[in-house]
Amino acid sequence: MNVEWLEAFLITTKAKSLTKASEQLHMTQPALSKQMRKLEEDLGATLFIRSATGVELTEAGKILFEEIEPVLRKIHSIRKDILMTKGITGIKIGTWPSIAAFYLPDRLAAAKKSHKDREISIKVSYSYKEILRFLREGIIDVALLDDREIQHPYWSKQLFSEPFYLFVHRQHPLAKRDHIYFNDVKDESLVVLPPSCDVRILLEKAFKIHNADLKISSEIDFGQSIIGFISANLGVSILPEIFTHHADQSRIKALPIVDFKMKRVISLISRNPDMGKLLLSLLFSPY
Amino acid sequence: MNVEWLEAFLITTKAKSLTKASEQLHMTQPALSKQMRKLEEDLGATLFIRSATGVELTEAGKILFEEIEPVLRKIHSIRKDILMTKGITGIKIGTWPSIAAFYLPDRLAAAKKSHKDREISIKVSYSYKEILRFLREGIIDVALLDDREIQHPYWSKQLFSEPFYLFVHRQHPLAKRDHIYFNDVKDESLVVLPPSCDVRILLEKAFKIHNADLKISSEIDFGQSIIGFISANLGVSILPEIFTHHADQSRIKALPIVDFKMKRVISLISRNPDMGKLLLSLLFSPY
DNA sequence: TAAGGGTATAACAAATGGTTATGGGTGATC
DNA sequence: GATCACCCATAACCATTTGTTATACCCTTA
Repeated sequence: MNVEWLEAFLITTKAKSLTKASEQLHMTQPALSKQMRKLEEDLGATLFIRSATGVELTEAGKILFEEIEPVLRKIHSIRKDILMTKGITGIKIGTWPSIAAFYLPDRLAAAKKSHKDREISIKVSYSYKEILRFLREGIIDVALLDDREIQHPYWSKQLFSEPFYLFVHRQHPLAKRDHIYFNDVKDESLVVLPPSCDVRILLEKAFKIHNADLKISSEIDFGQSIIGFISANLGVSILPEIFTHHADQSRIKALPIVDFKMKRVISLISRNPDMGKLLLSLLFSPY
Repeated sequence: MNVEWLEAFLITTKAKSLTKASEQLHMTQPALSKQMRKLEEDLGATLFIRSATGVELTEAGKILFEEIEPVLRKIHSIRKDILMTKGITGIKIGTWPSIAAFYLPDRLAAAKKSHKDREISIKVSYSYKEILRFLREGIIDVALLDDREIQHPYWSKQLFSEPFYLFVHRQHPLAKRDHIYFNDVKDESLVVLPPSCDVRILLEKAFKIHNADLKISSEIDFGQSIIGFISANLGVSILPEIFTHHADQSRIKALPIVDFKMKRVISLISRNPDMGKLLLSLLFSPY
């Protein structure tokens, strides 16, 4: 029996769907389907009732669901304790501004509670290349970025992926809608981040895929300011989901673009695999 | 991370040796070596200090050793609870006399404590073929025997393997030794079990491998009587280890035959895999 | 110095775990 | 009531993993 199967089982049960769970787990639906069959085979019992609308638990599945979470939690804490013996301290993280400003602080706050001792510092840069150089030169120990298109020799693990939204002021005509299609925005002029920025690069790639031209109304240095720009009704923008959590809901609306398949993927990249695993444990584990 | 790796880690730690543990686990030493490396890689820490005399735990290994057993116990109990939902009752076991007399009673007693409800009955026969026929015809649900040389379509899992010993009366000349070699006994006349019996068959095979002739002094129907025979100083015999636990230590001595490689292997064979797994859980699990 | 017990490594076969492509239900929508 | 969107299963395929046997090398001991 594989511990990953059990983790996947928990996710699947909560999502009530193999397809949705497989996205959360960064794998395809058939792969997850196979894993759950393996788990059922291993336990000698059917865990899910599968239907065209999703999956629900059998009696056996309910037993597993109720009992397994503390087990996984315990395994996780053992993992952490073992990594702690390595005496790793003073981890230096390099990442993009949006991650540093919107994502890391909460994680750090949660981890600090249990591990005051271990100081973590953050170095911020817009550009891939610079962050990777920092990593290579030992200025940082780990990087958080989208490394799908980058060749590198380091240990790496996907953390999450986020869809893009159209950010508009509440008074903008599109703000009445609750979702939009790419056609609704492809001819709008957008406020964008600098050319070296990951979000900008992904946006340009997405427009190319959709055979559209990215029209730029203004270019702004940092994510936080772009939000200020939109909330002053000076333009609209397409940004990753994380920006929604830090935008003023009363003035800004974020609209899902249903047929916009491009996602931003954030991975943890570490020169030293042990340090990567420790950080994963301390900051990014769901347990 | 694989749950089997963790179980193997426990066994290895207790055995202080990959080689010895690999025997207990019914696998080869390189296979176990690989598993332990995988576990170390997964955890990001070295667990064992390997030397020419065996293995011992590192600090990280000690943490794992101290913490993991209850986790495995819990997983095991969940497994059992899940199998119990299938409402399997009245399991009928078929096996050889020695297993039925010396091995099963203890196991059943231990299991009965927690599971009074589930009655288990036992059918005994000397011969493979008859036991397999019982299985085929549904007279029994599971069989306990050595199925290494048998082709069958059923679910099967090795339970244990036992070496053979020379059983002699305390007054026998060899009783002064604490171990012997095959050469010391190959010309002795032995008391043996009937020709259809598994122990007899293995014994004949072993003598053939060692290029010796099996000389028979008498043939006796059942294991328990053979022990009585020896304790009356009426002969010597070669029998599997389990007979030592039920022989009168003050009158009988069991001598390891160091260069006698033949072993008796007992597997659990079940028509219905779920029932096999349940029985494994209830009766034969180390947890 | 040779033997015996211990682990590691190489080479290979079988099983596993992932991918894409595709098919068949089911429920919502026009 | 046809069609679309969504969900799960399966097939075919490839890469990785996990087992096997054979062998090497190290250390302890006789």
